[in-house]
Amino acid sequence: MANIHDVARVAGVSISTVSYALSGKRTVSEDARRRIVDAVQELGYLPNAAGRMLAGARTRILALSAPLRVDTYAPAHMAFVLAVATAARRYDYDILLLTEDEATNGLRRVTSSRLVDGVILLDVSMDDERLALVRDLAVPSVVVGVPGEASGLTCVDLDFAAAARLSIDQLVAAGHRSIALLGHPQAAYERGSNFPHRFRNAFVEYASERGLQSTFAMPGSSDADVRRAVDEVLDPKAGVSAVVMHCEESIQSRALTYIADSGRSIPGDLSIISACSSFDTSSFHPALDVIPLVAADSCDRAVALVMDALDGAPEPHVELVAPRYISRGSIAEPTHPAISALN
Amino acid sequence: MANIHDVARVAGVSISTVSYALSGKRTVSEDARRRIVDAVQELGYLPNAAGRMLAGARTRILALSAPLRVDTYAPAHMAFVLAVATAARRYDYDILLLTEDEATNGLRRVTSSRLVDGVILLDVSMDDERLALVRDLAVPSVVVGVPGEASGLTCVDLDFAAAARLSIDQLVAAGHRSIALLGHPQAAYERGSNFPHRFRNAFVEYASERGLQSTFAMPGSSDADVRRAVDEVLDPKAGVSAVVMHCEESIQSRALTYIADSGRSIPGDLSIISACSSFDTSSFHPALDVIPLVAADSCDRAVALVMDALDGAPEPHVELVAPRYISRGSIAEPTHPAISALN
DNA sequence: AGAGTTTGTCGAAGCGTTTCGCTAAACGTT
DNA sequence: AACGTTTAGCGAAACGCTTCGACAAACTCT
Repeated sequence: MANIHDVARVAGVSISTVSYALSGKRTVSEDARRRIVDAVQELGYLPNAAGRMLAGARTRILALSAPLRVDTYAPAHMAFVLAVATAARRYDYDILLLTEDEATNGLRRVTSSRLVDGVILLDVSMDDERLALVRDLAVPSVVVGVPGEASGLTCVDLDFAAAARLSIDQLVAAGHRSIALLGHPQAAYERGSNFPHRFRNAFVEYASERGLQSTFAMPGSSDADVRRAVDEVLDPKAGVSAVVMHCEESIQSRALTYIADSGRSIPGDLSIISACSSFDTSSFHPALDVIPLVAADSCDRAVALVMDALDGAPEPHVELVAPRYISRGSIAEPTHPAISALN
Repeated sequence: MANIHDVARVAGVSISTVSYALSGKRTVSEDARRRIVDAVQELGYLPNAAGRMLAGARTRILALSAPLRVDTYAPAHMAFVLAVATAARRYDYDILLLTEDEATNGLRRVTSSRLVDGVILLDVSMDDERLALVRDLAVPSVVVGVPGEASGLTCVDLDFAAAARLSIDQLVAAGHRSIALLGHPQAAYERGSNFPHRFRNAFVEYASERGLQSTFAMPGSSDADVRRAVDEVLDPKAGVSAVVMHCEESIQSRALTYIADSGRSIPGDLSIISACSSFDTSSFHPALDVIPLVAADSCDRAVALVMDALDGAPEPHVELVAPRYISRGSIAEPTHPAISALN
């Protein structure tokens, strides 16, 4: 394997000139530069990673802490891992994947041994064991998601509260006065991440602020559970004319099937919005209006923030990504104005 | 951050003694060893990764090439990534995750720059662009899965053909004479990996070898498609009394629901085996007999083979993991001996 | 007691880069 | 012509570790 000395010899210059020619950190005559580039080409030279790490201060590697919990929803998780890797490559960075149960140890190891320049944390729960460590880590770190206590951390996430308000605004604009939220299973609210809370709380609050009737249900994940939750939410007495679904794909899919089976048409009889969904809602029948949860949005920012922190140390802060609304025709004016809406 | 010089100073020895004490490659007096260990503890010393890489020949990093295709089944994919990472950690190795579209470039980059000691390839298709590169790579590489042409490669995979035969043996032992295979969607056979072929071909061949009647269907993934395929396979004229399912979770789940809805009991009216499934079939209703596809089995071996190759260069070869059968009561004797079975 | 062996330790070279400081040549100014 | 300035290039140090060879000191033999 060719090294920088070989390149220097072939090009007839010193190794420092090679280094400067390749990094561009000092000017090199056009003539020398060409000979160096040719030599690199000819020898198939690629700088030795360890040498660079040791001499330069950078390793060009980012640690990605992505522990797998029992209740991890694989497709979404994978989308985020992929998005981080893709974003990192744009800065010529590679990703070291940490999945160990004891994520803390892995983080300590790779940061203390200076294997990585920075750290990105995925899938943080409300009180994550990794956070204490990350708060006083020597290297920059960014959390994708917002934990219960975010002080001293840099976090990036979709603005779930704004997404809740956006979904309500859309329904209000269409004339709905009584709406429902079909949320995650109860377990998701009790432990795990806090985005279910952020969405639900903003939903309930903003609905009342805008003078709407709102109901909320947490379905289990079995088919029967989902049906029960849909029935609960669509109880005729409440006169609900629109449902916002903030839950996993399988639940949304089951709910849609049940709603179709029970003879209600969308958006004729019922308007539906799929909120903060990381999966493709355009292949549902019918396709659903959606406020997408785009992994790349958060992950691009997270990687960018680590890069910023590598030169200059910005203050820890929370950065929320604005939600956007994609219309696919699953909401319409309510046809049967509900009784409650007349109050 | 403390380095080896600091440790040497605190312990009152030279840096080479520290190195030998920590690596154990030369004997060090018990007295010195204790002082060194204490110093390491006190300073929180962890060897600098770049220094080790440069001096030693090892980087202690493995590249994991896990490109995401459109049709990748996320849960299984994630299980394999996790299994490789976990296996690598047992050898004190970390995983560099390569997901780029052009996986070849990533592999070339990390191997030529000596960032990684070895490579593991996941999810190889029949004619994978990565294989050509991997065949003459400077570092050891192991493929999880078996591509169309495996010469010059080291591959590890579940023995799908043996799994097909094992499922047939189980059914024959229970008295079945006419069986069906519910396979993957047609697209999976036309492109992508070749394990669907290996399973199907062995199934058909071995069924005829044992004198059985066998049918085969490739359902689409929609609910209607699955029902159609189940109907096709359970056509009364064929008298099928047992079904082996070698397909994704969603298809198996849909098939089970449909079979239950159409009033057939398992295993009373129909015996079922779930073959080479990476998901949990014990939470199905009813729980299914399964020949599990255990990610850890293949990945442990794959990592072990890379480690072996790092000292001494073993011949490229294909290593198949023997399938095992887990009984959960979803097969029984056929109650209504089929007409075709009397032929 | 002297020769040979083992044990514990150390200094120094080397891994492949980056980067600092220096120099010499070429250039522009007065 | 004498002076600064820029440009292009080089040598050497530094990064933090591993490992080779050397060498005393402590043992083991006869």
